[in-house]
Amino acid sequence: MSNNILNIALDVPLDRLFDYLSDGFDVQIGQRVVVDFAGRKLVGIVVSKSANSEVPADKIKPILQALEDGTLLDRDTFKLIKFCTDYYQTPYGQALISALPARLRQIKPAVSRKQFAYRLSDLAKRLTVNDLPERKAILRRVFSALSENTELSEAALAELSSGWRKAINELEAMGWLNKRQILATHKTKFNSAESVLAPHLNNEQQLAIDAILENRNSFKPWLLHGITGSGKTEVYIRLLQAVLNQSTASESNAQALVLVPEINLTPQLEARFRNRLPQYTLVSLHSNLSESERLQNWLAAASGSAKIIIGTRLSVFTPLPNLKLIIIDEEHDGSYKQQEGMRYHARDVALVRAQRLNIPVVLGTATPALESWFNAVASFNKASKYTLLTLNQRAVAQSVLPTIRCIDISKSPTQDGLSPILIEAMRVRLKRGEQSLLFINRRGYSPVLHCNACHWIAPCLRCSSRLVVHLSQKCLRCHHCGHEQKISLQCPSCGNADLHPTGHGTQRLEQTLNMLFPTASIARVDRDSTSNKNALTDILSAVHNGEIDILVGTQMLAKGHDFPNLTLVGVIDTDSALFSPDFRAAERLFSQLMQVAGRAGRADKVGEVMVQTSFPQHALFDALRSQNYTAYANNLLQERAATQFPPYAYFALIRAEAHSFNDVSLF
DNA sequence: AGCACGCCGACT
DNA sequence: GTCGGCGTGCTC
Repeated sequence: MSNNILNIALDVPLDRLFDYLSDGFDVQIGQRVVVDFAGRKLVGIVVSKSANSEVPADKIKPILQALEDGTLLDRDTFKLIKFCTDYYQTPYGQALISALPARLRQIKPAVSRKQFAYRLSDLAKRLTVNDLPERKAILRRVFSALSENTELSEAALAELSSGWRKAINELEAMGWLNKRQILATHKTKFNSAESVLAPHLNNEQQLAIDAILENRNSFKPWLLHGITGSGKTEVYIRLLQAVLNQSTASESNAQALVLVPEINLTPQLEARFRNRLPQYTLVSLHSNLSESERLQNWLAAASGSAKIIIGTRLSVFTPLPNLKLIIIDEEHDGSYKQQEGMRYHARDVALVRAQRLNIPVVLGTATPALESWFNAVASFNKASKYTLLTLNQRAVAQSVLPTIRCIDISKSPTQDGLSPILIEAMRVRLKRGEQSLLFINRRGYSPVLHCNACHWIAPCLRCSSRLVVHLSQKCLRCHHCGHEQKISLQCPSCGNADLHPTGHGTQRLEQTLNMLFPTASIARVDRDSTSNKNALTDILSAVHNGEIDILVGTQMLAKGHDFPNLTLVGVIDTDSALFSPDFRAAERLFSQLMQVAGRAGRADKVGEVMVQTSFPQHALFDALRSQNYTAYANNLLQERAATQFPPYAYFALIRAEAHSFNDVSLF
């Protein structure tokens, strides 16, 4: 026995591996083990084996237990995480363990629930459904489904009837079934009326697909810039189809990873992919799954049996033995950034992963992150790293772009944040039986102190930022330099005593609306009202069924939901984002507004978008009115170049955390 | 991060 | 005499 030293990764904040003796256990690389670590039992991953150790022999303990027998993590995953821990400066063991589903971080064998797939036995193939008793409807339904398909999984059977198991037991008892154990996967519950028919592709879509598929066997990042409704998802579907359907035997097991933002539209995408690509096992990995669902889906992905993996940022680390394509939907979305622990950006990790595997990676969005735009547009970046593909035509019907206008709220007084023009527009929709959506910026909760009379905004006296109102502590604070002062009672510029923090919560707005439109049915969508698992889905289906007249909500509503009867979108408070200390706030606001604008009038009705602002002449709104991302992005990039902000410079945030302020200030 | 070890003050 | 406060240091 030469390699009986195991180099083990543990969930401790120490950036090194720990050596243990295999002690007679037949342990594989990538396997989970249990060890004694300074008096406590921990789960570890065997990263490598060696013949000897630098640690004195008397300090090396034997492992206590080896869990499972199959290899869990592969060398590619080790290397990817190693790269990330170096790049993002975080302990290796912690990063590796936190990439596992929670069930695998615990000291017990991962129980993968046994599931079977059934097919008719030769005996049963001689029978027809008419040989079964007429009264037993479920039995007959299950039987005919089995005879129409070569094999059905438990999940597929469950869709036929809730009494499927009784029927299966009955058929099995007759000796009419053969079964085979399969890896269980879990489906997200979502019913979609989506067609299974492939729509006709327009020229731009076809060009994009052809370009990517021509380079399907090499690392190439593609920036797929497509306006709302231009059919990006259809491009994804065709790419998945082509890549998963490799003709050569060695590649017939190809897998594809689809990254999605951390919002509740995963089910829609999942349903759409399932309808169009039913022949490929699909699993999703997101926070709404239970721990056991997450484990099953992760195992199906890691074993190679799942072909399409839809997941949020953490899933970029899922071991995928045959990965051939990565798609990142809504590439610009902020939720790809992990903000604690290892502070990775899933888009960037995906690019590294694709590069190492020499496979294509597609970044899809209507409003690229400025960094991505910079990387794709040669005029900014001579050696452009990404290839730009543009979809300018709307693939969905002959729908017209909504009209976008700004309402200058510095000229007309508002009623609890609502301008008379917007209120009147909502009244008109109510009369016509159409729906309205009021969109609130989440950041509206950190408002600035603003004078409606003269446009004065409380500035920071120490730096060039704006002060943020903290009503709870009755003070103004600068999030940029830390400066703090009392709330002024009078406008120092014009003497107006009517100063207001601009920014209105969803609840307050809902109350105001109830007062203005007592007969309308109003629904609120924010983190509070959707904390229940199915709350959002329930509200959205109520909107679809026309039970809701006015919908009030935050970001959550910006994406992916198409309401054909929705013809008015009102945006309440944008101005705090225009003067945010965060240099990316304007960019984020623009892409959010572009997205909400896409919610208005998708079907045969022309939509109207009204944006309330005190600064209608701001360049952002010019670009928004013409729905011209390119112009705005180029504009912003010039600004970033002039001020030497990213992507023209690198920023590092240094943060010191401690229990007492003294320790921090010593830094 | 945990957790043991260790060295001083207030209790049955 | 012991219980327990949390400062220091180590973990294969």
